[in-house]
Amino acid sequence: MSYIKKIEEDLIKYINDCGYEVDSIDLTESNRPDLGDYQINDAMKLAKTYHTNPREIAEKIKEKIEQDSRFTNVNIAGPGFINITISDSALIEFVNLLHNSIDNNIDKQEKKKIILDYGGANIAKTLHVGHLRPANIGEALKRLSIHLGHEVIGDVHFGDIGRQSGMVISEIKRLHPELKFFDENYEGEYEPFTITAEELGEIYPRANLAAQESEERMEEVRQITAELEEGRRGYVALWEIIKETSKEDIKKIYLDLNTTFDLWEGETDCFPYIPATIDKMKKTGLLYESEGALVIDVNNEEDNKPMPPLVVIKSNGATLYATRDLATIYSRMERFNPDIMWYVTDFRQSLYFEQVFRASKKTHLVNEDTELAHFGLGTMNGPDGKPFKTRDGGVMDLKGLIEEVIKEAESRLNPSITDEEERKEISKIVGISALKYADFITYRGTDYIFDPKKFSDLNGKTGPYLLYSTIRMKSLLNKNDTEYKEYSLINNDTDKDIIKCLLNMPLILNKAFDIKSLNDIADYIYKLTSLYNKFYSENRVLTEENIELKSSWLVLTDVVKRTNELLLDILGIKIPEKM
RNA sequence: GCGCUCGUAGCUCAGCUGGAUAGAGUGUUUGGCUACGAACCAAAAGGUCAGGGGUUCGAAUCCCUUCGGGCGCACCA
Repeated sequence: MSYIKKIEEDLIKYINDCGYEVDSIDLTESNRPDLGDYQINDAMKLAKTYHTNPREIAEKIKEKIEQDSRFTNVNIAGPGFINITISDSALIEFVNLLHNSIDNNIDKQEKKKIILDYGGANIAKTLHVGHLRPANIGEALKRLSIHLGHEVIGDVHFGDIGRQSGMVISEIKRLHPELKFFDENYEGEYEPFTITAEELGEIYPRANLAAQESEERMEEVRQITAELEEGRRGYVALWEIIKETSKEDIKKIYLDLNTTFDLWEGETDCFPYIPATIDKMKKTGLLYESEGALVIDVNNEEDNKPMPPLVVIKSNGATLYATRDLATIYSRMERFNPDIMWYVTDFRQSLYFEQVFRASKKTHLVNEDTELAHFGLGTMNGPDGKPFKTRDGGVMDLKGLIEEVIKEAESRLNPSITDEEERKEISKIVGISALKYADFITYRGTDYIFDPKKFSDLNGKTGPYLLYSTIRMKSLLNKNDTEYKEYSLINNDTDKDIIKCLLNMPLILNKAFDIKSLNDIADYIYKLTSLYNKFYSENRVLTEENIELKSSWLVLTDVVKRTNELLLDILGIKIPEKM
């Protein structure tokens, strides 16, 4: 158990000892640092339930707390705020605990098996800047959950079927009408055909534009899409080639972003499970025909908003998005039997997911207690404040953005790094850190304006700032030749602020996990790092003559460094050796 | 029409399960390298928390309302 958690539990005990029933405590960092490190706000709340004077309650609690040597200067202010200060000896004990193991600052949770769906890439289209969020946030959520003790299976869940496929095939048919893939009567082997990712990137936008402008072309696309799904030989063969090319390209970008998946599956991988899924759903008797389609009602009595029925099978007998998501849920239960399934996608899909989740529960595709949840992401808006289109050609693709920020990072690299390969590798890590951190710093659900300049910024509250500072800590420790085993001396307020900041880490991690957003962690690591940088500019560690002080400073540096390494790892941000 | 969501410093955003004096970065102005790595540190200026009303010891936070953005509402994904 973390040090702060232990403090919380003991404080709850003290309050209970005073005769007030509480099972949690409202302990927060003080808004009035002049009065204490933390404030306890419960006296005012208890006053309401017990109809007593809050200051009287606070007084009783204060007497209890004062007897604990970890706290000093316990005082009551205003209507009944209890302010407490952590004693120096407690802070020293805490630092040594961390020096022993950083894991002492993480509260493990009861282990759950979680399937996390956070890819959303489509085979037919190149990744654009809108794909950054689900990749970054999903990956970090996975890492955070694992650190907190859970088992997580990440699934990219490619879009690899549907109208987009027809679009691409129709365009290739125009570019290379001579190919045998388009000859319905051809029965031989298909000649090898290759297409680059770059070419592929231009094909979809062009086809889409043409189909928007011409109904004739759109009809052709529908036709091709239908024939592809029915298994027309030439189309399937061509589509397989496109899929492989595109998949490899997408994998490479995800890898650059330090985003990895345990399952590299697509929508088509659930096809074998569709009949069984529909069968199971039908057995509940809840599916019925409406306007030719097979649908299910998902509204509840207590709903105050309209919840339209969910179409499970189209009126022409074909499958659609929902069919494939339901079958995927079914297959995941069959194959992995998870406790939880989480989806990280644009929040505009939240109504849809609610429908799918209810349908899954009602038809027993999942267990009664299986947790299904969708965590919506805010929309990425253009400079005009409106969501930018993903279907016209004008959206900045992700690869371009990554290249731009890497170039910027390269230009700032230490000139003493001369090896070309090394420079390339480092600037990639630094550039990506800027992109990822800029993405984390805003709350998950907030709509935000995408500004390439902000995402490639390298100064101030950015990824590179964190990397630079952490490398500087490492560098200091590497140059040191004094042994440091114990933290024993708090020099001044800056040292103390760092320790108090470290103390709060478990609360930050738990909150991030609860709300499924990384912005608190991103903010916290900046706060810790900038406190350390202040310390760094105020003191000269390596030339300090007081050995006790010097080794205490070294321990503190080491503990902050390891905390940064841990938190950056959770965020999926790599740290180079130098930059 | 029904439902959801947002409006906080010049800009981009935190803070929202009610807590004391609303924060950060950036931009602007200014100071700090013969230095453990200056992608750094320090300081100043910058606010009617969209407007109005209510709830209470206490409201940026909860409720109502007006104005202004954005999103969703069965065979797209």
